[in-house]
Amino acid sequence: MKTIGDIAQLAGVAKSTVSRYLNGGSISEPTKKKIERIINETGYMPNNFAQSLKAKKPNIIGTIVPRLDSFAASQILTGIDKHLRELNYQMLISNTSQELEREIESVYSLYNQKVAGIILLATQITKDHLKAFNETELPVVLVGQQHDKVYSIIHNDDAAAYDLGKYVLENGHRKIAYLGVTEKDIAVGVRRKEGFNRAISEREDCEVEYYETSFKMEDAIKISSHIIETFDPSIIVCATDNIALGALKAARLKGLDVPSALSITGFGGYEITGIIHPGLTTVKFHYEDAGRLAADSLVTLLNEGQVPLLNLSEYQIIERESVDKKFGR
Amino acid sequence: MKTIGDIAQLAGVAKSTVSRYLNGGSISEPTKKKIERIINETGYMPNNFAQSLKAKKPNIIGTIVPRLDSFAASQILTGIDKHLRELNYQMLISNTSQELEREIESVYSLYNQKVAGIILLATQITKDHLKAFNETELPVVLVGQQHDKVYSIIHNDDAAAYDLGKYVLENGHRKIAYLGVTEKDIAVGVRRKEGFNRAISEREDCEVEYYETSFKMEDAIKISSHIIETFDPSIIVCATDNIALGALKAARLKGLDVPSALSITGFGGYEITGIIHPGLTTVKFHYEDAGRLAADSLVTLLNEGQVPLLNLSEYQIIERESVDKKFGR
DNA sequence: ACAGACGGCGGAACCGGTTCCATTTAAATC
DNA sequence: GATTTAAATGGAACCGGTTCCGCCGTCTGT
Repeated sequence: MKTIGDIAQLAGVAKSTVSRYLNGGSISEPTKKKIERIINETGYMPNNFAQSLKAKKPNIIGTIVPRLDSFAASQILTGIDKHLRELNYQMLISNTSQELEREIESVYSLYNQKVAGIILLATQITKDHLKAFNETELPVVLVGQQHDKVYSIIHNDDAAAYDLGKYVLENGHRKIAYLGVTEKDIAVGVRRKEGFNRAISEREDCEVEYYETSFKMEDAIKISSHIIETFDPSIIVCATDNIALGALKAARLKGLDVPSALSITGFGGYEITGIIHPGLTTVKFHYEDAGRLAADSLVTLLNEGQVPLLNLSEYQIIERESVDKKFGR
Repeated sequence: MKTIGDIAQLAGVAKSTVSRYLNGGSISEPTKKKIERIINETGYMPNNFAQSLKAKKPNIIGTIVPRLDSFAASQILTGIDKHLRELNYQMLISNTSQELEREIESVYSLYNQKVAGIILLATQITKDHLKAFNETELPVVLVGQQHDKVYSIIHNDDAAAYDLGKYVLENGHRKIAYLGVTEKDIAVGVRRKEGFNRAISEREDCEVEYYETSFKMEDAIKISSHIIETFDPSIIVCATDNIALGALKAARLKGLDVPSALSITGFGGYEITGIIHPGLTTVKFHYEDAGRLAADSLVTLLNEGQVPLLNLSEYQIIERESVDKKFGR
């Protein structure tokens, strides 16, 4: 591949002139034309490493993701990637397979790769995380979790869960099972539960039981079956769409019709929830936008711009068929 | 941040000596100790750009992927990433949003990032692809598509489709709609269709119609509705699980029971196909293994090992409820 | 007509490493 | 003790860009 020197030689100018052409300095029209022609002919591309060496401004952004095979993660990644590309950055993905220590490792390893900054699709933020951020002095943007010391983009879990809770109540449900996840996950495990609970607390006449499961569909199926057997609610409110899908399966295995015998709701807005039957009533988060926002925030940070510590990404309740309207009858 | 020169100065040696210490040349015990101490004290880390500028041994593997938000892609990526990590490589993902030119761009851009090699989750291979591979002289491994000049890992589409065809016939289906995709996609568009057709050709008494759609569920819904109205087959064989999901939806919209009124099969083995009702009979490809294999092949290639030009990844037919057993009755 | 200003350009230093080559130093051989 | 030989180290070139500096020529103002 050609270097800037080759181009300069072919154009009969100094390499500084070519560099100036590339970066927009003052150049006469004929020289500009000449260089332009040569560059087009040769398909020259500047060597990124040489550029970054002097400029000290790496253009790679590291993204740490707990898993690649999740709808939410891939949507967020897509958003990050698209926007980063527009801003002339590259995305380096590091997958941690949901192992927390690997997140820390990854921070250091990305630091080593000389990334300009890090976007972390976080699950929890520990002291070790903060230590890594401090030691590497890398700008960090969190997605999906909030921390008062780190820039964060979060889905508005609390408000969404509150709205969903209201919706459930409005439709006449009074015996409710909430199927959540570990409280270690602040956003999904705590915020959603709390938001939902806030809505419920505004009424006196309803009975709620809280359960906990993992993010896996299989586990959700088991626990849902158990809930149906022992508590027999009129609705199961699930903390994620995958869990809701599991609950749906459990209902079917038990021979319960959804929504007439049992209602179910999810969280996430995965495409599949609109395809299955019955369509799942869920909260749609704008994951791709969140990713976009994260990319934008990080780049702004890199250019010493101002960014709010916390950014909320939008949501909307998608009403489909999985919730029985007891008052509509 | 300290440079190698600073370290050299602090240790009272030349920077070449420090470089040698770092990369394992011959160094006396006392100097080694001295440098080691300084490096530990300062927490020195070599500048990756400067290294890659002159050097030779990048440890980043570029992966080009048409989209991140697909089950297959994320599984393959997971496989690649896991294995690469074991081999001490990093994965740099480049997303092309299904734009073909971007694949070419990405090859050059990855070359520019000085990746050691490229894994391409291919859709089609054009002359421009080959040109880019040649010009950059980067080792390339294809996943999902085959080419006689490039190392490839393919899912055994042909055999899988053949087996599935046999299965469909064995269950008594004789009026069959095959819902495929563009033939530009050799693996999914051509191989699957051909394999299926081979099975069908072994019988004289069946009626088959071939249709084409995109990879999107919405499109599949529309076309499936059309197929039902105009052709009214006993089964729709779909080239991907997403298409099958669309067909399922169409059947439901038309009020057709699956499988008694209409059978449906897919390709892929997405987890969701086992959760929905009725469970989708499909062909499960071992995507993660394929990714693993791709990573392994590329690294072997980098170390000048021998790798077969073509590797087949495994599959299995998953029998669920979406196919009516006409002979079982 | 001449001094000063300015646009366009080439030369060279520099970024932070690696590596080749020459030289010093120490160890080994006779 | 002198000579051979290998190990250890320093010096300098180099990778491919960017950027500072200064020279040259033309244009402008008086």
